[in-house]
Amino acid sequence: MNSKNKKHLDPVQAQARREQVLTAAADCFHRKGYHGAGMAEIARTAGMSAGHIYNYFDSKEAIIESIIEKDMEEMFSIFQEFEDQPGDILTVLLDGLHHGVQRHMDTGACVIDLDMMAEASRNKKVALLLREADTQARNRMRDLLVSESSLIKSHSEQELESRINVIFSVMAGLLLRKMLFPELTEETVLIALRPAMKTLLMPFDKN
Amino acid sequence: MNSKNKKHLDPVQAQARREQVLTAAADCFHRKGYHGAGMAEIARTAGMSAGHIYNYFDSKEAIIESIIEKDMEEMFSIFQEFEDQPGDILTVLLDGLHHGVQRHMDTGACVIDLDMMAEASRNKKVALLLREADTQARNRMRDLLVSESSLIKSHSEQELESRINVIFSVMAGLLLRKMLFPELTEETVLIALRPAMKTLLMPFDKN
Amino acid sequence: MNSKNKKHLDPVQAQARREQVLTAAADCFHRKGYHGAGMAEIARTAGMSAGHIYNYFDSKEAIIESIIEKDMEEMFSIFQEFEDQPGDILTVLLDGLHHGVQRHMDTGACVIDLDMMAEASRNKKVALLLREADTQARNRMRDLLVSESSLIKSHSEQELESRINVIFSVMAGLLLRKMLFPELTEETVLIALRPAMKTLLMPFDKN
Amino acid sequence: MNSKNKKHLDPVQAQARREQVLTAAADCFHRKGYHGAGMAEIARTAGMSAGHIYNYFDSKEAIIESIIEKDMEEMFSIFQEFEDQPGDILTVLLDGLHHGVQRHMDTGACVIDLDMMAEASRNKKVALLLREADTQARNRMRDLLVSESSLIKSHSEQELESRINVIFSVMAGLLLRKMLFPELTEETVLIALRPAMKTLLMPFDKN
DNA sequence: TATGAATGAGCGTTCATTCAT
DNA sequence: TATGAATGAACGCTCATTCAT
Repeated sequence: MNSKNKKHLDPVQAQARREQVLTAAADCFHRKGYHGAGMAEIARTAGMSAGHIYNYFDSKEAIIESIIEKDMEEMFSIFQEFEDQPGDILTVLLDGLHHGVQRHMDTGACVIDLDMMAEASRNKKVALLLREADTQARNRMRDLLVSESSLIKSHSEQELESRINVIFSVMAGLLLRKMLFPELTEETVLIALRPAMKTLLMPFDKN
Repeated sequence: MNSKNKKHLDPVQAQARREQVLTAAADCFHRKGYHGAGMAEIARTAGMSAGHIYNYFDSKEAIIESIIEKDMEEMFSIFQEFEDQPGDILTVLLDGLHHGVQRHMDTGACVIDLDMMAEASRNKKVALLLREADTQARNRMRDLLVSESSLIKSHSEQELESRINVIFSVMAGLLLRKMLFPELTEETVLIALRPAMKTLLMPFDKN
Repeated sequence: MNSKNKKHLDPVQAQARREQVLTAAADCFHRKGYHGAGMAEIARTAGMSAGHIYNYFDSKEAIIESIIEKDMEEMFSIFQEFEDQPGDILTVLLDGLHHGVQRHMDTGACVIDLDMMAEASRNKKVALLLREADTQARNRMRDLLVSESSLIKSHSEQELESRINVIFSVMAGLLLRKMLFPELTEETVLIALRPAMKTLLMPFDKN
Repeated sequence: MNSKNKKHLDPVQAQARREQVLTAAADCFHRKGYHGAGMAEIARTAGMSAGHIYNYFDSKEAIIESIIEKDMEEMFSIFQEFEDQPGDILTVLLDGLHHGVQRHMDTGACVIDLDMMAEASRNKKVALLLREADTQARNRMRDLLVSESSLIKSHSEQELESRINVIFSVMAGLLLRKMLFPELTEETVLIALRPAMKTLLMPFDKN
């Protein structure tokens, strides 16, 4: 039986405990990395015994999977916001750009970070989850880009794919830079990012 | 005493041994990642005993530090290429873009890969090395951008900083995407990357 | 304080609860062995919480001790059957042999199985219980062998002791063989066992 | 790679270490049972660190397998002795009976004991090994019983099978009795065992 | 009486590191 | 210089047992 579905007498408290663990784990993973953080430390951080964690998660792996899933949900809500905005996509996305930058440059909150990517290169399940999450995110983005109010909805599939990948690349890359240079500010980045993003959301020049 | 400075009877052979280890370790880290590769395997690959490695390196960590250090030295040659090209910088950089993309999307060749970045986020020495290398690379880039033949040489320092950071972000981000989606091709990426890069290398529109 | 003697408000219900646990535990031990069966599973089988079991038993070990204790009481009824039979002992025992074989080769029914014997070899209390039970069984057997209708009643104590031990050995040994070779049938065994048993119940030849 | 075949610089010393571990493990298993004995205790008993054991054995399971294999070899040599004896089988086996009894009643040496049988009921590999060992032993015994100098070589396969199983049962059963009653002596047992065994090695009476 | 949440010691195993030779 | 035998701390995980309610 999956621990996640294990019946607890008080589901509210159980959910709270789960969150405790996830928060603690995210914190530890961030500080020490997935391999560097031990269950003992996660337990200590979560304020419970190591053994008890296994009443809520089947394994350490299940914890990271949960973290990724949670992040996925969060990401969807961001796209939802974009979709709910009135006005043309270009404007909406450029206006919302600073949110995305904020998110990708908040090393604390963005837990699907380097370590998980690194883990993905070794752990098929984690890789699958990340790929799924990314694929869904790209689909959302594609929907936005081909929506009625988009300026580029008529272009080829391959070009669309390319735009999305480049957009995602630059955002993911920001995480790396922020990690290496914490002094880098959102404002600084936006100066050049906004024009570049505009280019990525508009028809390309012929020349 | 630091092993690196440990006195060896034959300094030439000692250096050769060190190289052996670094080459073997880089190979192993590539195939298995930093945590996945054991000292035993590195030793086997290097053709010496595990214990003997400790005559040349203080620890496994010292090895990865050395690898990164060595890699940094190589990196500058890339910018040299650009500098040697005739013509205006915009053209040169756009023409050379596919080389950069190639380099960042060749999972195999990019030794400073995920695991090392991840390691950097918690190893002071590695972080310092990467920051230094990155800073030097940014300086080279800055020199290119403000050179005689550049279209944007007259702009503000902060804007310049931003452009460079975004350029570096998107390139680094490509590595992450390629890792998660090996099926992503250089050609696909270039479709949107080229226009975006052009924007980043030209004066921005006023609006 | 010993849980067994712990005061319960309703001694009748307490006894019922104890039986519940013993039945459940015996079932679990059967299916999974002493080490293989966890308190959680026993509790689930008994229809109560794991913690509650400790209101009736001090430990898991105390449970197996109780099971064995209970089993011992049952065992005597077997010999009673023999004693109630008319006719000479040799005939009675040989006629009843297949019952004994059945019992020892029915892996399911024999609750005092391997795990418990194994447990006995390191648990003083269990060892004592098994020794007591075995001694009583041997005494019953001795009574049968020296009874009026026995053919060997006049022989030396040591010889009697030896006969009984060999008889008990072969019966116990059957359990081991059946465990390792479930395909072994009662009929096959009886072919050679009957003549051997006859020898053990009759005066020995001089040569 | 199987640890057993791992190359060690000094094979003599390596073999000695292996023996150390096997001896220590047999001792611990005997005192605490397979599950009760931890690697730490085995290591302490063997006079080496827990980790080092894994240079000689792949796992705890591999240790018990080795013990069983070693016991198998020992057993074969016993049969070999019987085969090498001149004279008719009945005499040889009866003369050698006390050796077998000794072996089965030496609780220390006979490590394929209760715990392994118990383990076999859960661990397929152990079960397979024990079954194999037993099958080979039975085949040896069968060869002896149908050999030229045997008194029963002409009897049916099923009867032969039965004889062997009963012989093996009584021997295995002795182990259980000795475990429960260490005061039981070989001499006492032999009084009744010898006639019974004689019966099992001769043609049965018609009645 | 009864629960199940919570504990913590212990499990088998790995591996960077040390050391006798 | 070079070996690989040996160490030991740490790992993820289990489970009998305790305890607040």
